[in-house]
Amino acid sequence: MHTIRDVAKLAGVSIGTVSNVLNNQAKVSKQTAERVQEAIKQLNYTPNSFAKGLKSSQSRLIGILSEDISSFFSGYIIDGICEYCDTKDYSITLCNLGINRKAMHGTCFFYKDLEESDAFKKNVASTVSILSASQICGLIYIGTHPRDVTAILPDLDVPVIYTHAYTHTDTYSINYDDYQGARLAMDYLIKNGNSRIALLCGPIDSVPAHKRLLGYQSALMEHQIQLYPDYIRQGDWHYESGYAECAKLLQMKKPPTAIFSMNDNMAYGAMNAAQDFGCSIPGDLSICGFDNLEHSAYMRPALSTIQLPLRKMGSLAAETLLDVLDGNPPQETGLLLPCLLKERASVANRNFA
Amino acid sequence: MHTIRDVAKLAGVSIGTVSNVLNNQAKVSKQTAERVQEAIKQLNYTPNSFAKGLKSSQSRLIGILSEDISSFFSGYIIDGICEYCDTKDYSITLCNLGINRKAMHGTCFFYKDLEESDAFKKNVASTVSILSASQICGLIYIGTHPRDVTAILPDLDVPVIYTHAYTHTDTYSINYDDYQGARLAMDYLIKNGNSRIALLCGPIDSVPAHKRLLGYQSALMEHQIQLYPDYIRQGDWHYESGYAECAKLLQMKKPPTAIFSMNDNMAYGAMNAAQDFGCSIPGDLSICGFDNLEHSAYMRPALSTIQLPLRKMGSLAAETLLDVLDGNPPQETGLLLPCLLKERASVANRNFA
DNA sequence: TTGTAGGCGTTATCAT
DNA sequence: ATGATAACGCCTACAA
Repeated sequence: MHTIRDVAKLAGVSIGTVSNVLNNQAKVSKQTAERVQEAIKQLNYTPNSFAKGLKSSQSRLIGILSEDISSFFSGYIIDGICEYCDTKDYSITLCNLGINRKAMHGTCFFYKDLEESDAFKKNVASTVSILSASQICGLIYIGTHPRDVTAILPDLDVPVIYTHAYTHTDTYSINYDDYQGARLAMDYLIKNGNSRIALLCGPIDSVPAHKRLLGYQSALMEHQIQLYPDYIRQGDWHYESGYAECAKLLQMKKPPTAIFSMNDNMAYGAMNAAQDFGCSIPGDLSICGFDNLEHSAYMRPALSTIQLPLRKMGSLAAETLLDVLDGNPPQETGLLLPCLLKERASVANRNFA
Repeated sequence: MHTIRDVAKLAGVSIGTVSNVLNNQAKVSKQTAERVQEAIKQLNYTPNSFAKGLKSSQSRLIGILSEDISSFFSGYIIDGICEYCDTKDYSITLCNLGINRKAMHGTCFFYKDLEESDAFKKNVASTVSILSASQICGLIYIGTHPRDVTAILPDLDVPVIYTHAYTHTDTYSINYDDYQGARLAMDYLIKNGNSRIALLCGPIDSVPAHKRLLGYQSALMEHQIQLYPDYIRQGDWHYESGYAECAKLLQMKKPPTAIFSMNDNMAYGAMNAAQDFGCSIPGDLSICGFDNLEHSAYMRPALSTIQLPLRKMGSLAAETLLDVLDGNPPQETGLLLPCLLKERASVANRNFA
């Protein structure tokens, strides 16, 4: 590896001059600059980022702490972060908590036990200390599933942006708008002539489930549709619960004509239950999901669902962080991005039936 | 941020002693060590990695260059890398080429056009220079899809390990064993009483498709089953081609009793085609896929398929890299990890039919 | 316009 | 066992 000194010697100038062409190219003559550039190229010289960072105490490095990088959501969010950081010449360092690997092999969306375990706390602490030892100038925390992660992180002396995760303190967080997404799904179902709409709910004590439930209720209310409590079925985000709850729904005296499932996994379960009960989709029953997993387009019928702005969440998290770093902290701390409706084939128009 | 000097002052010792406590704890008395530890804790001191790196010219930082972090495969591989690096106190810095984002929005598995474009080359070059400017001591390249990526990377002065990607030069690469995986699927299908086995093939000029085809052929040969060329259908890895080719298969005079699909996506297409043609799975037709995408367990019927050792590939890539760095380069350069058979419901036993 | 010197926080080599 | 000091490669004044 060559140093700035080697370049200076080869170009026949002093190191100060080399440094000047490298940075503020103003006060150096064109000819010397060219000679220096030539030498740089010849030696294939790249500045040593340690020395640079040590001197400037500016790393242009942002840390990502992902609860689980193998989750569907993380990849897109990180892609968005990278996309933005590329344009601003920042790099990324990644740490992965591997929650799903460590918790019950990915079968659990609730991490309370895990979070309270000593092993987990130690893991977070050591991960954070790795991150801060590498002189990151900011951190983006990516949750596996939007939930309250207040106090999961120790105090850091760099700004933190949460995405796909909430805190109840006054920190920056970027999420999609659960309420708006739920409204999108419900309005769509109602517009297509459904009034008996069941809800496949996530655990009611989870923040996103709660917000989506609000969307469900307000949509009904606004369209003056009565709410049947029995139509609200509580699942646990998993396929199996979607199957089981849909089965119960279909056996009711007055089964619903449509189901809004709070995630695609449960919607898959519901679709299979419908099939097993001889109920055709969307003829007898319309279903709308939430998440737009990759597979949803290939379901039979293709699943109408709500698409999440994951990549945008990532790039906005990065943008927010860099704005904070630049001393232009945005006003809004809890940003909610709109979801998109993906209309496919699992919802029929019953208006003329 | 505190420095080693602050700690020394607080503990009433010299910086050399603090450094000794931090590193080779041997030649320092227990009492002073304790005092120093105390001071470290009190100041919440963490060593500055720039200064450390500058001095030692050892970053303990490995770079990951992922072709597309939002792909299903990348997440698991990176998880594996992190898992191993955690145990060895190495950190990770991540760069993402975002191939799918930049290419045709994720709809294309063939990147030749993209790879040959100037924009892409510039992108790779700048990404690599970012990575090497951050003083990584090694690089792991993660492909989106196993293929030959020789010469995609410029010359680097650190070792590179390829995973989920091949080169035809003498570099380290970690992949799963396409041949063995295909044999696993075929032996399973044959063991269950099938002799008329069709193949949903990927593009024949792709390395994994070629190897899996070899597995198909050798399995037939070993069991003295005649190969019908018409049973070998070429798709393009996508759902739609699986659907189309399966439809053709079902319309043949002598349709197959089983299909081995070279990936799950095409298998999904085949399953839906079978359904549309009134052909029941696995009663009339058995299907075995390849990849074990998350959704495959939820298909109706649940798809039997080949599971990829992605996480293991990641951890082994990291292990290999660190071994090379430690001066213990493994003999084997092209490592192939075995796949696993996931037996589910899409394959029936026809032996007693 | 160009060169020189001091210091960023560590570690390692000497003395003590 | 502990302390002083000289690098590591770069940047930034300031001097020439």
